[in-house]
This record gives sequence, structure tokens and C-alpha cells, in this order.
Amino acid sequence: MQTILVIDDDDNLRDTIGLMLEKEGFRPILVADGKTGLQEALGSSPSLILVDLRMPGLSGVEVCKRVRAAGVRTPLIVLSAVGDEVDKVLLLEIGADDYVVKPFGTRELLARIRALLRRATPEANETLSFSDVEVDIERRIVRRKGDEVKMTRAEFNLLAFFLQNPDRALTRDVILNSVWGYESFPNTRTVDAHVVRLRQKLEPDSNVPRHFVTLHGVGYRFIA
Amino acid sequence: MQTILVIDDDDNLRDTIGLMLEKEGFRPILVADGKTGLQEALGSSPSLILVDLRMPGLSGVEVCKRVRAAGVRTPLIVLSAVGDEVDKVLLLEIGADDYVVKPFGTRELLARIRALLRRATPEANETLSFSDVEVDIERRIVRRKGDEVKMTRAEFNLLAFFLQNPDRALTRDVILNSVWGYESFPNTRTVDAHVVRLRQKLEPDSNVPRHFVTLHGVGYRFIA
DNA sequence: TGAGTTGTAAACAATTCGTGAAATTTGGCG
DNA sequence: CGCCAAATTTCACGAATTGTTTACAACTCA
Repeated sequence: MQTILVIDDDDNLRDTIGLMLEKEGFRPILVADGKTGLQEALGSSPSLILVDLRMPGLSGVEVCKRVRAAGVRTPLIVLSAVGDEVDKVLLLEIGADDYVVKPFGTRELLARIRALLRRATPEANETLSFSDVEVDIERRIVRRKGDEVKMTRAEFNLLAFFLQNPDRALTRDVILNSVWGYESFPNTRTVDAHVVRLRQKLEPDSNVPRHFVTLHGVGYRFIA
Repeated sequence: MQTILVIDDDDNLRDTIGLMLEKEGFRPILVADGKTGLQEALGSSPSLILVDLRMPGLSGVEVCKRVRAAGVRTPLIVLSAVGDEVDKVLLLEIGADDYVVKPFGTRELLARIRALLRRATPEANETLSFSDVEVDIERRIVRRKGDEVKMTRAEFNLLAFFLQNPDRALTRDVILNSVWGYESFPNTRTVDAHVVRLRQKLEPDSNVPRHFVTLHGVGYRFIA
């Protein structure tokens, strides 16, 4: 679950935002002043930070600056009151990602939060790789030297399983159970056939397999 | 000229606000009950909505809820009488952007209206695009080579979901859950049918899909 | 009520999968 | 070292799965 740090001295607003976040499936950390907020920002590594511009003590600007100075790139949204002179350029310069003017609709705030989180997420893309091949598990995309290689469903599933179990000695039965599932009972030759296809598509020299290795009398092993 | 929808059962107040708005260069649409107001809100796409909290029939809260439920983000100000139990949290939760307590000075109301309009205008430009297609998510408008393409509700929702999840391998189940919601259980073929419609309307060559790509045995992928 | 929208069924098209059989390789053993 | 049985690789094909398209009836909203 994604954690969102809310730093605002207005008790009422803070609670409102907290409730809204909970309702939407986030875990809020509510904090009333800049100093504590800064500690949480650095300590709890939230997924996103909401910080009020105007606060006694450490202001939002100051919190933002220090968070960035510490090398933390967590997405950060500044909340500003309607009367505040909001200088967009300044906010961008100190490293804020967005700002919202009070009073705001929860819907709007949520949209901004989601937009930022979405923008931030792609780094979390789990791509596994070996030699000149890159595999993005979630997107189901395989690239070789940057070019996309088309994979059928069974091929991709098998490939993913190998990547997630490198170096292990995998019998055909284990592979069948894990990749094909308990309910289908294809011939164990099926595994061989698909291994062949993986080699043809992904091995530097499919006659001398270096990654999808045969264990004679046992099964296969994937080596990165 | 900017249109402002006023929903209030108090004839006197409604006319007063109407006059004031006209004098200030807005075009008021005056409506006496929630039901008619809701129709206007969804049909006339005003720039801003003023709605009375207490009304016989559809209350202001109800109107606001339904407007938001329909995906319309028009700025909305709730007018409440001095005795009303105004629950800030509730108002924020249902998607109101601001509220004003009666009796109020026209000057104050105008300031709130202007503030909201100022805030709403620049963000209205969030458009996503691919090839010769531009999609304004908030306004639910799709243009192709500058010409508007009519989209039905389901079509647009699906399109928006694709645009917001580019490159991901999306199974029909994920699509159904995200676009149709947990509560309706249409056939997964439904997704196919709508993808067909999107391709016909938006693909350069609907026989060779380049953007709404089939992942055989998996689902679909949107590529910008 | 009527136009527009939506979900579904059914017929058809495309892709994928598993299989068997032949060719090849492997590794133990005499 | 060479032979042989067992194991693996390869390949092409038909069955089966999966996707597309169209038409249509139910539904919705004005």
C-alpha cells in the first residue's frame, strides 16, 4: 500500500485529507509541523508528500528544499492558500512537482496525486535481463539489442519462469506445474519444444545454448 | 462568455444572483430545482455551478454527488443558509470546490467565483495524444486531425483507461474491473467489441492496429 | 416513445499449441 | 575408443484455442 505524508498545521484540513486518502486506499501519515514532517519525509520514505506552504516554523518551501537537498526525489505537492502569492517558478525551482490551491476539491487533489504517482512509478518497472536480452515482466515485452521480439503466451510464461528461477535445476514436471498449471497435462515433450523456440529467439547461437541449458536426464537450467 | 448555472429554489435570491452575474459579464442559467439543475449541469456544460444546499426534491448535496458521479469536474460552489449544519468534510468528499454561507455579499460571492474559474481554466488542458488523435480527458472530447470524433460513454472510458496505461499488457479482466467497475459483470467479449469500435474510429488502418494491439492469449496493449 | 448506446451471440478468421516421429546428441560401458 | 540405448532436439501439421466482426435485442436517457 502506498504511504502519503501530509504536512499541514490546519488540524481540520489535515484530518479531512487523511480520511479521504484512507478511503481511497492510501496510508496517510499526518503531521502538523514542518520539522516533524521533514523527519518523516526522510525517515518513512513515503510514496508522496503533501506539504502546506504556510506553516509556523519550517515553511513548506523550506521543507521541500531540505527534502531535495537530502537527495530524496519523492513526488511532492505544495498546498497553498488562495491568497498566497504563489510563484510557480519558485516552486519548480525548489523541486516541488505540483501545487494545489486551497480550497480544493478532493477529487482534484486525488487526480493530482494519482497523476504524480503514475509518473513516478515507471522506474519501478521490473525488467530482468541477460546478455543482450531485456524482459519487462509486467508489460510482457521482450527486447533483444533494443528490438522487440515477439513472444507467444506460452513462450513468454516459460521465459518469465526461467528468469525468476535462475540457476536452479528445473525438471520438466516442475516446469509444467509452474508454467502450465495443475489443470492441464500436456506431454513433457511440450516443454522441450518451447525451450527450442526460446533458444531460437533469444540465444546468441541456438546450437550452443549458453542460457537455456540442458541437464541431461534431469531437465533444464537457466543461466543469466 | 462564461456560463454560470445557478440552482436555487429561492426566487428572490436566484434573480439577484442572476442580475449580478449579468452585470459582471457572465451568462447565468437560472434554475429552481435540483432535478432541472442536474440536467443543465450535464447538458449545458456551464463554466461553474452555484447550488443551494437546502432544496425540496434533489438537495444540493445530491446534485453535487451526481454531477461528479457523471465524471463532470465543473467548479461547484455550495450555498448554505446560516443555520445549516455545514459539514466541510462532507462537502469536500462529495466533490464541492467551495462553499458560501448565506447571507453573503455579492462581492464575496464574485470573488469566490472568479477564484474558482481562474483555477479551473488552466488545468482544463490536460490532453493526451497519439498519432493524429488528441484526447481531452476532462472535457471528454476526442479530435482526429482537429475534427471532433464522437465517442459514446463506454468508448471514451475505455479509451481513457488505455491512454492512462500505455504499453501495459492489460487482460480483459483488468480492463473490465477498471473501466466497467466491480459491480457490473459483462461478458469479456464486451471488451473486444469496444476495442473494435475504438479501432474503427481511431486507428489509421483499422485492419492493421498499431495502437490498440492484441496480445493473443493475454488481452490488449495500448501503444501511443 | 424513439434515437442512440450497449452487451451478447454466433459465425468466421487467425494464431497458437501440443504431438509424434525422425534426426541428433549424450553418456555409460564394454 | 567406439558402440548403443536413452535422452533430447527439431520440425511440420491439425486440432483447439483465441480473437474479430457483424447483427441484433435490451436498455437508457431525454
